[in-house]
Amino acid sequence: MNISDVARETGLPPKTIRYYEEIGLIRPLRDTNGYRVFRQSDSHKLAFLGRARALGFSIEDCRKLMALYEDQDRASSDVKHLAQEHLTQIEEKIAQLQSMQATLRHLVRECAGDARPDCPILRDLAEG
Amino acid sequence: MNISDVARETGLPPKTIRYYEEIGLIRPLRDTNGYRVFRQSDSHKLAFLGRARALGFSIEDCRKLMALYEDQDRASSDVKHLAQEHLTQIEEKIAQLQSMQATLRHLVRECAGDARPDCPILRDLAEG
DNA sequence: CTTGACCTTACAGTGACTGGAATCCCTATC
DNA sequence: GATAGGGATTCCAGTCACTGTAAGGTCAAG
Repeated sequence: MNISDVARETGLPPKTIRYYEEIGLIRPLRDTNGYRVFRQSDSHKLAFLGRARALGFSIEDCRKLMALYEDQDRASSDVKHLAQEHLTQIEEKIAQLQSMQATLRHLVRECAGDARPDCPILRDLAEG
Repeated sequence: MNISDVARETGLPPKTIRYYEEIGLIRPLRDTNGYRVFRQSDSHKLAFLGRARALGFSIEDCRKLMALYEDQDRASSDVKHLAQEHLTQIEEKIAQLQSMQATLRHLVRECAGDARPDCPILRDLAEG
């Protein structure tokens, strides 16, 4: 498979696939012309990475998850621990965004949004 | 005021304050020794920026908000429009994170988290 | 006169790509 | 055989909003 084939298969852009090779997440073979040659196992790994990224795992977490995936002797506790930590971070991020959302919603509701200069949003930013 | 004074006043790190000058958000004066000299108005602007950033506005949005703040003839509709767009983006981000959260919660709950290698988290990542 | 706290600039690094330029390869057609 | 196209390659720069570090200048106290 060439890069565009595996890009179609995995839904990842060719640029991203090249980047993943550059940082050592995958190691596709090379044809005599220098083209990357992707085995089914490479495509499989890329799909794995794509799903992990879609769940918000960092690249370094993805690297660890891949290593665990390939380690037949892993303990599921290691995987769970990683996922739990990530989940906690997501929940913190949600809480933070919800706090912004609440403030913004309130301010937007208060603002007349007409041609006059008076604005509670700017007042809030100016005075805290 | 020197940079550390205004840093204390605004809660922004000196590094960030220098950066904000570099990108033209503030224009403090300079003493003969080259030190930045912050007027009360600079400190006020920085506090404004800090609050806008805390609400998640991008630097470019902050620049626009500052310009609107300083424009006596602004229309509050312009401010409201900016805030509304930002709010929408925050809500999209929250929805995206909540979707990740739901999946991760489910997977974490399913995973035994013991010494055995069997793991629904990895299975999900591998098979989709 | 030295110490130590403060200030300055300039440059590199972060995360995870993304865009663009220059060049090479392969296949098909004229 | 020349050429046109679509795809592949590498390398470099840019994104966003800082943050870290190094090398040096300034100031007040002792």
